[in-house]
Amino acid sequence: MRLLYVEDNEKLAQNTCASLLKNGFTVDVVHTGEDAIHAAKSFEYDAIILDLGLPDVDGLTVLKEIKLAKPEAPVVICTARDALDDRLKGLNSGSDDYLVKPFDVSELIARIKAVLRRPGGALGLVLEAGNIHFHTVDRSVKIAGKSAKVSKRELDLLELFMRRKGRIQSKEAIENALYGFDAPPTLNAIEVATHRLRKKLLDLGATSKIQTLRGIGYILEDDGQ
Amino acid sequence: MRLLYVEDNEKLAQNTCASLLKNGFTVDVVHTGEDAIHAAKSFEYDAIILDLGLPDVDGLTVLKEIKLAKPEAPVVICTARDALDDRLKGLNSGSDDYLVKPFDVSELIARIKAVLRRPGGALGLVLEAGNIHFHTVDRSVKIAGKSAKVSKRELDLLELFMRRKGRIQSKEAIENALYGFDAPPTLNAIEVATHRLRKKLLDLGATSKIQTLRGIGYILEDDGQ
DNA sequence: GACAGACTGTAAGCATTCTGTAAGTTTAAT
DNA sequence: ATTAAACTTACAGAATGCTTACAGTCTGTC
Repeated sequence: MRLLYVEDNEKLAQNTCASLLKNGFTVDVVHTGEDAIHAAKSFEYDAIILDLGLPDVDGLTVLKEIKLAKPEAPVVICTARDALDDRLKGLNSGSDDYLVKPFDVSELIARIKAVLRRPGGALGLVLEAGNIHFHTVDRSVKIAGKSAKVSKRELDLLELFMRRKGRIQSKEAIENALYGFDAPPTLNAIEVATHRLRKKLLDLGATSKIQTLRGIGYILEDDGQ
Repeated sequence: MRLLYVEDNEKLAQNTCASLLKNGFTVDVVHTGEDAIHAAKSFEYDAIILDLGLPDVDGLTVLKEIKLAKPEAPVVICTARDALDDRLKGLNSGSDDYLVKPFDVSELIARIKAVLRRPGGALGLVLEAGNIHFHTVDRSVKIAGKSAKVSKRELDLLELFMRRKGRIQSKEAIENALYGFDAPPTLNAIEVATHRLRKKLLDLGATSKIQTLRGIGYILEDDGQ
């Protein structure tokens, strides 16, 4: 996991960098906006940490240039509180998250990881049940290695089952999880939804099945057991 | 792909060299600064790996000479952490990347490849999906071996899809990636853009398709997947 | 400058896909 | 056998995406 760290304060840069390295990141540090832009254009980074208080160029200009060069790389901004303008707060500046100085390194690391986990990010969590794989990052599903086309409702339901694999879900619990408080459907809607999901799983050759426990609820059983 | 490897420690040189050879590089090894400068002047190298801890001449002087002789050859520096001075970190020394000793050979190889991939470098990064080839160096596209004329917006979109091939892209993510901070278009603009890109891909006989996941986003599927 | 041509976003209507409802059928437990 | 629960199917309204036409912008050329 390779990061670009843009920070003009050397002391701070060194300390933070050491922590990042310890946490398994590969880090390139640059101290000026110009170097930052150059580096962003030249290498592939999984995320970029940008301190806005740079000596040579305006921070937001650097941000813009970086986003132009690497639209997909998430950027975490660091800035002093009084420089925190509204565009930044709204995250309308093109950055993906921001951090107010002074901050704790653990906080920075948490933010980076969060950003990397976001849809399209480099870090991902994969739920598994038999030969069904659910990628939480982009919410894509693969069954027996082939990507499966699944509708939104089915996806929600599948995610629920996979997150609670091997545990019983009452229909009420499902209703609660899938539907807001405002739009309570008939319980039959859930029966229909599971029916559709089951059919899809079956058609695509999934080895894990959703079992019915009459009067109690449903359960997704892991392949083996 | 021919490399010049400057390293005075013979043991290390031999080991690293073996790995480089195994990875398909052609490698010339020299052990002194003088030999390095001589070699750099005499032959064409795609990249140069330079250990700064040389016995005869100061490493940065060697670097300077090499850059004078071959300004276009990318140089990757290896150095001990405590010798890592700031010029180096800022990549202002004329080197293109640096590596802190001790390093893993795989890391070195990754850096070399990255450096070679840079604009003007010997290696182009080519994204591939089915019979679609996207050359990141000049952002040109070939489909089924024939170069395709693609407009800027289509190019941006295609690059995004290819960089995240097989991953779902929500329209919001696409909007974020393609449009600046200032000009937020209707989401329909993205629908239209994908429509145009799809049509072009279809007309040109691309084997990879952009699939719609209703309510979720789009995904570029790899040909065979 | 002026013009032609390509490019891109907007808007509107059409087409498709989803999804909950309802009604009838099947299943399982007592 | 009876009954409650769950399954299945068809259907219609809703949501979403596709497509087309159009207009404004930009580009390069004469």
